[in-house]
Amino acid sequence: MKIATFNINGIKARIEALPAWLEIAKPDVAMLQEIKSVDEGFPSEIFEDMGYRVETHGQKSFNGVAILSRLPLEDVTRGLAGDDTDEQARYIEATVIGKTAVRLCCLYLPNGNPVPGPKYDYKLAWMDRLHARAKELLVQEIPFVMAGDYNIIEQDTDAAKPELWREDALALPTSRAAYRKIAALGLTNALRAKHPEAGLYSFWDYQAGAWQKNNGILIDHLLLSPQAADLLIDAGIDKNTRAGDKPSDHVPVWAQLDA
DNA sequence: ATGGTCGCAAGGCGA
Repeated sequence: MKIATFNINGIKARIEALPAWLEIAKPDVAMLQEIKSVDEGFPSEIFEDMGYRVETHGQKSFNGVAILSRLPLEDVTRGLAGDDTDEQARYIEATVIGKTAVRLCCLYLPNGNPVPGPKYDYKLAWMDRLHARAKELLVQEIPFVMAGDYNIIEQDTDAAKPELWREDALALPTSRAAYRKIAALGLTNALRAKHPEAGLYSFWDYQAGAWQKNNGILIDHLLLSPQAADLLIDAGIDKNTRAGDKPSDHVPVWAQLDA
């Protein structure tokens, strides 16, 4: 089972590039972030015609997540528990039925800038809620994959120019500590497990020629429960999608599981 | 330090 995460930065703008990538990469599951669309506005038919089931959790203009799957999906839940007043569409879960059932958690973690301020407070509170959800799932001792745009530069080697991010919500020590608290529950980063080398990135800003200069950062991850990590076969980044026509500023990251 | 580029949606916010 090949599972990918991809921040597409707007489904309307990616109406050609997303199907093109699916045709080439052929993931069984694609967890999408920043669809920037309400559920009714998501062009599900395009993907259903390609053999994918489509589950969205959208909102107008901003945020929004979705799961595309060529395998059956069950028990879809929308939103991250822990704050009934949170109206931002950043989280969706579903169970994919392959050889083995795998719980999928698709997340778009808040950016958090500017710091300090309410947006940064929201980011840290959201991470506390994600930590609580990870703990709940770990108790179940099932294969699960928590994947998406974490908006965290975990370590300096995950940025081409770490000095530019020192005061940023993506790289502050408090941000990194909150991320590591989640990972330290016992989750395995699929890409790092298979590609420990530095200099792999998943995002290049549209501005200032970041792509041409390879001024990137690694912020998109698939974190695996112990039961999922036992099934890990391979992982990678589809870097070349950034060089295509009308690309997202993120590229897909994927993991192959024996599931 | 500033401005640089996109997406959504139709002006300004978010990244």
